[in-house]
Amino acid sequence: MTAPSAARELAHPAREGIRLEAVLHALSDPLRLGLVRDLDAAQSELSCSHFDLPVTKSTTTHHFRVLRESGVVRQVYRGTAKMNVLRRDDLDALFPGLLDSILAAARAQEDRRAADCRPPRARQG
Amino acid sequence: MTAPSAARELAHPAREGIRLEAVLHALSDPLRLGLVRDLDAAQSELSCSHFDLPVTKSTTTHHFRVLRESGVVRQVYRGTAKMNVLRRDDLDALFPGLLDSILAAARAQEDRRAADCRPPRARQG
DNA sequence: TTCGTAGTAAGGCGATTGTCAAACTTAGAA
DNA sequence: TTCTAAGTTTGACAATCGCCTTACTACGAA
Repeated sequence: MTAPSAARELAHPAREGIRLEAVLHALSDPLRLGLVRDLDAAQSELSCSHFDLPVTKSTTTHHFRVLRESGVVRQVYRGTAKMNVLRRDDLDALFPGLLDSILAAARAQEDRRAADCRPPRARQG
Repeated sequence: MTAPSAARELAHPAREGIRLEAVLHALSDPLRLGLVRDLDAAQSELSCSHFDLPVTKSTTTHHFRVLRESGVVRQVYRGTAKMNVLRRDDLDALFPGLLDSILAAARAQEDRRAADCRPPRARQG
């Protein structure tokens, strides 16, 4: 007899409440940066359980909360799942180009890492 | 009788050793982000003592070391002073557009903050 | 109603962070 | 040589972080 799903609202900062320092801090953790990369690539909302992370469920909850409270993602409950989307519109409005250049930087770094571990004959295959 | 100033070399990561996560972490501190903004605006090297910071000398040393060890600034001794420059070339080569978009974001945030505290009649002056 | 899956909350643990005070070093000026 | 300004080092402190375990809640399916 509770209001339908009103009990499971999640607190998000308003667009104007999003702080650059908090965003940079949220993205400075490798695991969280990976989540954001995946969310960006997916172009759709993903549940927390979609990700196969090397940490426990409660640590996963912690990381998603950091992303939500810093304004990087928006989270909503959908049945028993909690769905996550990048707050691209808000971030682009506040900090034009920031998210894209960070994601591009992450890709560039990943590409260099892959190139360094290139197998001996890879160049000629 | 030591080699002239060889004793005061500072360790810096090579360009390839600069990690995105470390850069984002370094810039996620408001005081350090401010230092980087000033260094960018100055377009020249600045000594540590040039900055008027609300912390002690040893805390200042700490913050500049974080910036140096993450690859954001390059530091050299010049007499008794320690000069700082942004490693713009290295950062731009590794992460094109990243530094500029972070600096632009910092400026945008600052501008909004200033606009929010705008005095009553400012619009019409 | 019972059960399983998704996620939360509380608490603890070791490492890191931002800060300081105090004592020290280094280089240039008097 | 002495003094001073700039920066370092050490050690401390409280706060935060990333992580875990254990116990819990919320929802949907059987």
